[in-house]
Amino acid sequence: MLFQVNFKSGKPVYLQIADQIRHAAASGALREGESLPSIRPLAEELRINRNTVAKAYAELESQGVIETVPGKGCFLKTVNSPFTKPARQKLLVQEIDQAIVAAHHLQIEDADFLGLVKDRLKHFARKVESAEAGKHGGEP
Amino acid sequence: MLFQVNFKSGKPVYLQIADQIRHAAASGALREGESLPSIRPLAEELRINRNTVAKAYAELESQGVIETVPGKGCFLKTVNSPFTKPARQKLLVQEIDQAIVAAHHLQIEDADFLGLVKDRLKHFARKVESAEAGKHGGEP
Amino acid sequence: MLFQVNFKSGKPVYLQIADQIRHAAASGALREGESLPSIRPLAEELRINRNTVAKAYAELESQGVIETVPGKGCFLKTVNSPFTKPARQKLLVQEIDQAIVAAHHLQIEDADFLGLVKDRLKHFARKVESAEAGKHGGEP
Amino acid sequence: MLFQVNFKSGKPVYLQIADQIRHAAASGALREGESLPSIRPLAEELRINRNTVAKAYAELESQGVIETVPGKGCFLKTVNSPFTKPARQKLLVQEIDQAIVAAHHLQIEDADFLGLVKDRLKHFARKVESAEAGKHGGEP
DNA sequence: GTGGTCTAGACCACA
DNA sequence: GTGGTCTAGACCACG
Repeated sequence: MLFQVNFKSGKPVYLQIADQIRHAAASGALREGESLPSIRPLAEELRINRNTVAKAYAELESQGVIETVPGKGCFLKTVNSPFTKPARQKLLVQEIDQAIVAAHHLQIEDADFLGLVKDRLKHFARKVESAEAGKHGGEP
Repeated sequence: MLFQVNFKSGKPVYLQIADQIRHAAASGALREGESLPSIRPLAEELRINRNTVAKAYAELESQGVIETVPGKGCFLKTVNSPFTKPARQKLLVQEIDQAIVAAHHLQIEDADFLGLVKDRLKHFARKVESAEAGKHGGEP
Repeated sequence: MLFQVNFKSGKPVYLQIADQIRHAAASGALREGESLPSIRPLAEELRINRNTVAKAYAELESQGVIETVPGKGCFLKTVNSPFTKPARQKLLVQEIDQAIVAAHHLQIEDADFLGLVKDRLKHFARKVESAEAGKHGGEP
Repeated sequence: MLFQVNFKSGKPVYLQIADQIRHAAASGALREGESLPSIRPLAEELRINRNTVAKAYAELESQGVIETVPGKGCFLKTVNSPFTKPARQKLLVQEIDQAIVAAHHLQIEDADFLGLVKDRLKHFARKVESAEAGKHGGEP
């Protein structure tokens, strides 16, 4: 896992970390049941306070993404959203709208936008695939 | 101009607005000398406090992006360092990736995701269309 | 309202404040709907950080004792516990047990203990009564 | 000795235990030279970590209240500054008031409250009685 | 060693 | 002016 925080973005550091972990989970870089970096070492590596990392992990735990065991560590849970499908779609629409609005502001045509979306979906699919291959080939 | 704020992103609302205007200016969606939405209506549309919009405009004015003429409104001053097309795509890819990661954690398949994206594109196209109609027929 | 915190007691300061407010509400010193001291002035008076007072108030709000209105202030709610009677008795038993254990350790006989309890109940009843009298006599 | 810890009080558990032993020593419930409960059984009874009990004993030893004889156990060293009866009552009144305030917020009437107190006194009396019986008959 | 809590300072949103 | 959030340092409970 490689992490990177941007102090000038205005986005809270703890959310940047949480997003990167979500990203790693979605791209297969982090697999179900695998343990996350411990709070203290990660904080030192990123030159931030322990509590900031702890808050990122707390956020993820409250959302059911990870599980934390005091005295043991934090682990990626198997994804299993507690929401109904319509509720999940509604949440996703917010994210999609944000991207579409950005596209308008950046003067990118709908067709180009759709092309980019498809590109990125393929990009993620390839990453997950290669992570799976690494899993089967690397652990025995 | 289409605006959108996300209260859960952790990024201060006034910065979200300022960024959207900066992006629009740097990609040509807003032209030099063009007028920005007035503070009060924009605040009402976005359901936020007028002071927050005013703060976004103050931020942009202090950076020389816009000019405020008391009693007249706010106008785009200079189109500063327009983004190249690759630069704009890179910014957009960040937003798209965020939506894709969210889709993974919400357990929404790629096909469903693409369907939602197309739906929302149509939704916004209609919105822009009716705004244009209102502009030509109703406001002069 | 008079507040007092003890830094050497080992008990978190924010809990000391919350307890004192609960105490004031139970003894009639603070009446339903009445506003609590604002966070910042109270923090200055007690020479502690704003957040410590804010946490005490947050604790009370989460327990339904007070109501906080951003930008306006914090107000005492009408007591109306959300728990069932058996659940409330169970919670109270914990407090009672703590007092009884202390009595054992302090070598105070059961009879003396019961006498003290009755004394304190009367003491509170008198305080509530005089607060009520002040309410009817002092506001018109 | 009867022990009780309250995880929600905010007061560190090791201090709660140390205080209870100090109170018992200062009021005569524990006599000079008498042995304290062993660390491991006490930790099991209270469902806490052995280190936490050890820390309470270490605190008391550093203050000269008890003496630890490795392999033998812990013993009360000196009865330090015994409390007068009024002082003991004052300490107890704090605990009783806390229970009364809780009763108010839990909307439990004075009569019900007194009933609960009598119930709990009987409960503890039975507990102490059976402990005494066990001591004489089962432990030597 | 692990994660969790309490106190604090600085900044944000809002009336 | 009001309350709320993010980051941080020090201490606690536990394996």
